[in-house]
Amino acid sequence: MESKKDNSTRQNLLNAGIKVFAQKGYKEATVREICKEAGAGNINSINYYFKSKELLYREILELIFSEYDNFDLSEWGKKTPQDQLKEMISNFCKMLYKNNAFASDITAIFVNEMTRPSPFIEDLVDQYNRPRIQRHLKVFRDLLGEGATEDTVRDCLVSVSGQLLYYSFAWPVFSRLFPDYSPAEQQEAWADHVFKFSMGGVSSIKEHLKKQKEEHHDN
Amino acid sequence: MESKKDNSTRQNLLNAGIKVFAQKGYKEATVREICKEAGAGNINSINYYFKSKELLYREILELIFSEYDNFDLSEWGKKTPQDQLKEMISNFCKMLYKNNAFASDITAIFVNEMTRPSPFIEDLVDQYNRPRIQRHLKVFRDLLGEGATEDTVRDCLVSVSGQLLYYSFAWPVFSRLFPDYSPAEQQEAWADHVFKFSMGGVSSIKEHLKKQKEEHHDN
DNA sequence: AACCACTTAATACATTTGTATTAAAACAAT
DNA sequence: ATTGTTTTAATACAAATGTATTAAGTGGTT
Repeated sequence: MESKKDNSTRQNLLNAGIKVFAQKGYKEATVREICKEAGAGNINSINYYFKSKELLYREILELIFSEYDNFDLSEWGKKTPQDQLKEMISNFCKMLYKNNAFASDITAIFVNEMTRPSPFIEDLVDQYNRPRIQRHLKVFRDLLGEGATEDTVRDCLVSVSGQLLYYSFAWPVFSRLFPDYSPAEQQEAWADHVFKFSMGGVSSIKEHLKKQKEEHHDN
Repeated sequence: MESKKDNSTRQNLLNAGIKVFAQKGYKEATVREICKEAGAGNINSINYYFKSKELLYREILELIFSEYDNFDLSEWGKKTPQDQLKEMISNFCKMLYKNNAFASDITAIFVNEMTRPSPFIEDLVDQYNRPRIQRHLKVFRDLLGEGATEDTVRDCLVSVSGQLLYYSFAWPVFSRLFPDYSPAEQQEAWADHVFKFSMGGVSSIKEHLKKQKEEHHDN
């Protein structure tokens, strides 16, 4: 059946941990269930390989964060802000909706950490999210032009991020309200919609800024 | 100190439950902590007044859902779609950011139910969310005009809902990335931004629909 | 004052859960 | 084949938790 001595137990525990933590959350996921899911006969496997349940979870978090958005950014600087926005949205969708599911295990764990962060996440946010946010803010700064304050730049980023994240965390309820919606088929269409909608949104904000500036100029 | 015989213990337990369930989630919230928070000396109070921890939670859910969005809609039909959108956004903000906090206890419980719904929520969604969704869909149907498919209508609603919900569930991480952001002061500004952004977004989508239709007409 | 329903208090208990311990088994190296 | 190391298995155990039980207290009614 299964070839022994391939040191797969550890990997099985990681995979099982991702699955069970995603479904149940950290607290409700039990070591017994994870071990069973991993095919490990004894409940001590986690302590043997990871010292504790907590350290297993920590390792899973690091795994997820490090693999989450490793996209090729070598051409990033050569693109126009508009294309950067398009790619940002596209990558975000690919990232969040991996495995052709809006509510993949990895996304579920992410959402858990968003709403109720574990102590481990601070470093991970600093390491992974912060640089990405800076890169994304610059896109909107460029799109909006000179007149935009940092508050406006941030608001626009939030407007786009909110759209993209919606399905990730609202999926359990949304899917009940719209049972016919099939994420796998709609993924590119959704990215396309978000891009068009957001370009219009940014343009509108830009228009208001200009109008506001003119009024201010009239005084 | 506290006037006896005002039957406040039950109410205290409800309030304490909201607080602790919001902070810890259903599973991690313990009856002992809730009782302590409520000032009830004994840990049996919950079982005495609500039969079980689960039924206390159920009652809290019903309480929250029923009080959540009881806005005056008598003038709703007389408004233009644009004003309806503005009011929808405004109400949503008031609703989500009650108590001048993006992450109020009630919102936290909502987010919990969004991401990991309890068995109770199905009825509550049917009773409260579904009618509201229908009302909101109509706003975008009217804004987009004839050419829009139901998919497009739904996408636009999601685009707006996503923006509005963002802070509710991403707050723990967002606040670390933008520590200077103060929700209480920004609430109206944020609603204003979402309205402008969304009107631009809808216009953009409408434009694309028109262009698409013309191309199709040329064939 | 006496009775009664309602509330609060204190404790007990079965179950679950993470972890520790100890033994058995499998494997590698000499 | 023997020895030593790594892995798996099987229990043990203390802590936590929801609930049940039993007793004590409180307030109102007759």
